[in-house]
Amino acid sequence: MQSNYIIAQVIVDQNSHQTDRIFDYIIPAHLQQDICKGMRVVVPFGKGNKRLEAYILNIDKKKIDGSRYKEIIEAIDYEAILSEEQIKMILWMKNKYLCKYIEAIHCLIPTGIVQKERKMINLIDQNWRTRIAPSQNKQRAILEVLEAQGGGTQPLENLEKEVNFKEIYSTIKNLAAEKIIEIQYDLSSRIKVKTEEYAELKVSHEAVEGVLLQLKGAKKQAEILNFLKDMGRYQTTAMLKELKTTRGPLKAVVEKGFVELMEEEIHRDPFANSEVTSFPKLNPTPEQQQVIDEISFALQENKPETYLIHGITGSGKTEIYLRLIEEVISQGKQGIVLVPEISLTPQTVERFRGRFGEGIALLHSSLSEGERYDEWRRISEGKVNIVIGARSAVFAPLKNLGIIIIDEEHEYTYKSEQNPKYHAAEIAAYRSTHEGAVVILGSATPSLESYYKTEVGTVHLMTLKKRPQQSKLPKVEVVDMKRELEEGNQGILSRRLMTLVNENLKNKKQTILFLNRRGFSTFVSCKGCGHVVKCQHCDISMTLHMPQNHLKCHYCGERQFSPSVCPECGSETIKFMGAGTQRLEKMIEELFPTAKIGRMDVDSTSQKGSHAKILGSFRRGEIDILIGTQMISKGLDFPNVTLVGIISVDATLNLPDFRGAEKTFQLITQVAGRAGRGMEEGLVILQTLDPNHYSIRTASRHDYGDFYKEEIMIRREFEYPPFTNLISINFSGKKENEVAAYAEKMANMIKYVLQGKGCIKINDVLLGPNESVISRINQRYRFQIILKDQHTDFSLLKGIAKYFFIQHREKYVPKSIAVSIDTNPYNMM
DNA sequence: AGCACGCCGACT
DNA sequence: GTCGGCGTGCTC
Repeated sequence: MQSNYIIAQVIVDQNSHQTDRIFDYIIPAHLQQDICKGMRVVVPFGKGNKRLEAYILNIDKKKIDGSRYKEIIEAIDYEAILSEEQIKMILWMKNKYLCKYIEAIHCLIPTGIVQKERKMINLIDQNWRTRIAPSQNKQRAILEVLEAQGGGTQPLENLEKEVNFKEIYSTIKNLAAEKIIEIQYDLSSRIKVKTEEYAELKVSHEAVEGVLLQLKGAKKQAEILNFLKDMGRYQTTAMLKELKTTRGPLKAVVEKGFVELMEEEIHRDPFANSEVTSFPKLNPTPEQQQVIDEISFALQENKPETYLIHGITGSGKTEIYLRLIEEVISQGKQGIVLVPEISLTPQTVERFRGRFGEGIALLHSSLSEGERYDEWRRISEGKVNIVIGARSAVFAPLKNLGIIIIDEEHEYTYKSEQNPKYHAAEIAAYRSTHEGAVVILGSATPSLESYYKTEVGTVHLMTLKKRPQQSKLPKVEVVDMKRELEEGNQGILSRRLMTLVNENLKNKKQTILFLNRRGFSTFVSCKGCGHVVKCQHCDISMTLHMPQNHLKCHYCGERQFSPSVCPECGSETIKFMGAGTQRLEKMIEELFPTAKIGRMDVDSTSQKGSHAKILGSFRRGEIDILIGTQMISKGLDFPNVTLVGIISVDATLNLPDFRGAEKTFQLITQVAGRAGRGMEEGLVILQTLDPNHYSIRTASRHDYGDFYKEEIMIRREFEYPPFTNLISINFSGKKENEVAAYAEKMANMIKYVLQGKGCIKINDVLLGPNESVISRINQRYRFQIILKDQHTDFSLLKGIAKYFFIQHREKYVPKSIAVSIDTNPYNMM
């Protein structure tokens, strides 16, 4: 029976491939007033009519057979939370990134506003014992649990935990049919404050010895007490992992009263308690003023232009951003400022807060769901004019967007590693053209892609060549470590660097030492048989971590005690090779016993507030030498730092990735830029095994132009981005042979299609399949195919990937294999 | 995802 | 015979 209905076309909030399509629901007459396009609604879904949240993408009148459709249950919102423009963007994203609808939607709307269905069970017939046959064991068990818990309404999960069988679902349903129990649905908000559990020692340090004697043989309990004595308050799960134990021993020491556990709200917000210091307005230099004027003009004209501000480190890009934001606000518009990672760029964020105070929303990774939602609401209700945040802030729902600023544009953190694998600059460009906003890309070392765009004219280039306040760029000295070795120095510090560090200590100046490897040694190998200790889940060599004497896998986090004999041949010639920040720290301690040393890497900053703590004491001069990884390369501005030592960049340089040289150049420039920020000229010592490499030579001269010329030539030669677009298709699975065979099969199928489309030089277009650079992660073997759009059309390649792995996934992708597609990947590994 | 259906082996 | 385990398929 066909008749006319009002139909809502919705996307259900269920992240799976099978449900990644539009579903039609009838809007019942009584809801037609309340429901419009862009709203969220509750719909019954699937056989069990599970209640799901759904997003309405379209509303239509249709002639359909009403009996084959379900009705919308209720509206969640009072008005649309997705604008017409945003719905278009979701469709665009799905096609561009080959992601699911719901994944695109969740970029725009924070999750977890309404709880997914929760079944609540209510016992209504107290006299059930007379009605249930004695043989119905399951039914009885469930009812007994309900009764034991004092009647009332119980969530289904509680019952599942209490009874010792699965499949309680049908039993529940039967009981409900008998009207002995009642099933209710709870859709209440589940926004909770995120908490973490901490353990704290309850006895004094002196008393610990006595307590340990009292514990006698309880080894694990003693370990816990010692650990807490050394480390202070500690997050329990992290501690238990560290000590390789479980809750048992912990519970024992808690019951004996030696340790206390406490729940604490996760609130790593680095700005929650910091007072806002107003930052003096600097007078722009003529160079800066010119940039400000030109961009202000575009802002007034509402032109969707993109500017690349290429300014050497310390050239005052932040001041330009501040002025442009002022301009935008004075026009009644709003702005987004993206930074690579909020906790690593506190100084930039503070300057914005100092200038604009309360009208700012901060979006960062450690907000709880609730806090994120609150900020999101504030933004969408127009209560803020400026949003500062990392990558995802580019989606901030500002209604009158005037400008999007992407600071440190070249940073890899702007590319999402999860679906949808977008780059913040791509989203910014899209919003720019659709909302009439100006995009500003800022960097001392622009990405090749962006700089190339200024050459072909789609992006305007603005160059800042001077540092204001007379400070000069630091001098960079390259030290050839091969020669150092030939001359008998086997250490990781060159003689030159040692001398300079010593001098700096005498002169009460501060030093930064940069090493891109954390841990103690970078790999463990046996001199006898050459065996290298690798993680048992991943194809990654394990890194030694002290003082726990653990080997750690930096990919999956697996730990084991470091072996004293070779696990392969049993000889005792096991060696710890390569140096990480921990070993560097130890060496520096030995070389300069009077120096105060700080270390900053993922391991030393895992506890909350430790970032700010280390940087604070460095600023106050309580640390002479700061050792760190990538983390110290960004945005730090300490005037008393005159020496920067770059221990090695060879690992980055030799990355199996066409961006290796670019990443190296960026790294050197960013790290070197930490020196000589004050009045005195800075000096950078750059140690390398390959001093003649062009990215080392050009970086040491601060010559981006020459680096660019050299690198762009190579990219053109080998047809790499920006001259081509890449799609990387990654396959993974538990069985190596199966994944390899599947990758081979799919490569052949793609080749066949390419051939059919008249594609020439197919072996240049499809690379692989190859084992991924990291061939195994978490017990899954990985293979890769790369598609490159030379001699062919990018949309054809995307179309092929979409056909096999998205649209006809069921047919072409077996359940045992996971496929992940990345268009224009940043990381080739 | 998560539920229902359906097929097959173990047990009253 | 029947219960319950898991493989397969569908969700407006």
